[in-house]
Amino acid sequence: MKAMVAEEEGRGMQVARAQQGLRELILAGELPPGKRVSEPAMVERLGVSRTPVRLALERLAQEGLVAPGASGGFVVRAFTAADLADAIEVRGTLEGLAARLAAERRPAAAALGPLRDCVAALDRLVAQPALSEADFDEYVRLNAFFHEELVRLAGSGVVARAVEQAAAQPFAGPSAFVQLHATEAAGRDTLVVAQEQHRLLLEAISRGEGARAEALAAEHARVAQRRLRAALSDRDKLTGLPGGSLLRLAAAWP
Amino acid sequence: MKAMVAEEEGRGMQVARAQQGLRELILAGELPPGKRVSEPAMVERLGVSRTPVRLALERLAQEGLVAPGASGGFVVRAFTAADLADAIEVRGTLEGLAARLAAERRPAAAALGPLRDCVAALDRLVAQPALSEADFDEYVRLNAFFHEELVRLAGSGVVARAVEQAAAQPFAGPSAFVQLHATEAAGRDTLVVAQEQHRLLLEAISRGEGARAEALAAEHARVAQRRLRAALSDRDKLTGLPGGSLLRLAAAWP
DNA sequence: GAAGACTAAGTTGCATGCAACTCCGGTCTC
DNA sequence: GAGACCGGAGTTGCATGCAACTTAGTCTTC
Repeated sequence: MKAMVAEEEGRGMQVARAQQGLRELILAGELPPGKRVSEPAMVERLGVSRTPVRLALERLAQEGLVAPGASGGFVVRAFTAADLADAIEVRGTLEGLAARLAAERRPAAAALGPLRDCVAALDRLVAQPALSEADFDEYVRLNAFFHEELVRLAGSGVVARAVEQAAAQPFAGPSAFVQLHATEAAGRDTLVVAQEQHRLLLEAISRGEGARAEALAAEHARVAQRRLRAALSDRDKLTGLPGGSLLRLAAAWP
Repeated sequence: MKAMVAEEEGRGMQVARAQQGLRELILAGELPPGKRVSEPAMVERLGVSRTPVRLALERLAQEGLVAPGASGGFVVRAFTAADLADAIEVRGTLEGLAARLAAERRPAAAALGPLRDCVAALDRLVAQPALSEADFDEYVRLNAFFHEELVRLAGSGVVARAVEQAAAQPFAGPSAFVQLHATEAAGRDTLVVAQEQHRLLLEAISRGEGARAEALAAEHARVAQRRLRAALSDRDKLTGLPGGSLLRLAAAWP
């Protein structure tokens, strides 16, 4: 056994460390969009050798944060407002498929237990007259669980993978931009609306109403679209956000 | 040891060669499902070193042909009938989204030119009373172009990427299993039905009928579902097909 | 005869060496 | 003064070395 260094050793540990480190560097804006990601520089910054760095870049390319450069290597990607909207729409469409499949499989009442509990917890959370920042964090956690459970109920590994990949796109996740509204009064109302959709979605699935579940899930993702538009209209808030510097709202690629 | 083959040299050439070679080996059934893909063995078979082999495996994992093994490395994946059906459904759903977006953008008549030409060519092809095997190949080509053009008309790189990934899943492409029916009398009828959907899809898009286009595209993919079911009921034909040995129709993962 | 442990070969993940290529700066020419 | 050419530093893509780990096989022991 290795010495009891605080670092967990494992199989793909170096790659995972490189991937996480690169993600943080990119989202923190230290690597500006359009810039080539120099592998030697990352070796020095991340403390791993070039092989894991390269593998991590390959995976981040699939994730959408970087793209293969014209003459080798990888460059940090920039995102337009349309890119974000489309990515959310893709996720909503696939979650709609998952919701429909879940409904059509007519899950037993017991199988819906976790989802019911999650919705109940969200109900209690949202019912509060005012929400603290910690409440928003808890909402993000429960919301993520709701979406995971929804996909799980579809009972398809293939669909799960597709939804996962769609939700892994930058800013396309189910809880993107939620935090931005934590300080606004309208923030709670957004959550109330989303939670109503959670409830209806659970109802539709439990009743086997596939088309309704599909439409609800797609519409539910459009709440994220609204959050996105709200966020884009307030550039000051974006700049402080992780990954805010990746947004190219007006111009094309520099 | 440089091979003195007069191959085209390029940037990611070794990786591409490894990826293509591995794909062929797997689809030919030389690497049975569940078996670990030994990197040294592939080095010897493909004539490239371990680095490109590993990268190719990583990409094939994203493509779905292999999956990371429990204790390192990659294993050849097996596919159940449900996997194939779900993958086709995912593609159909995303093509539905693309069709809706294409319709909602109300493309100018000129922008629809390539799609119109493609549909016209398909019309002429399918109108023949009997189709040769070459005709089926031509159908596959034109059909692929139709689907590419459909996605292009959506005008979204994000959606295009999503559809591309869905269609890259094994057996989930728009022309999967078409060849199987080339020798059957019912083969032509399947094409007639699909071609009718192509025509209606073009009509819906040109009229800006988004919901109709979406439903048509999703239903269109279900023709592939029917082809899949027909193919599964005739195991003799499957065994000769590329990748036929990857199908695990009854049992779970061995 | 069967089960378990030990050994040895093979494999993976990571690090590094190396040649070709790219890009940037300087210099030369017109 | 502007543009084209050239040189070098830096980078990428590929190959290979190395240690830890897995696994298969064999031998021992009960």
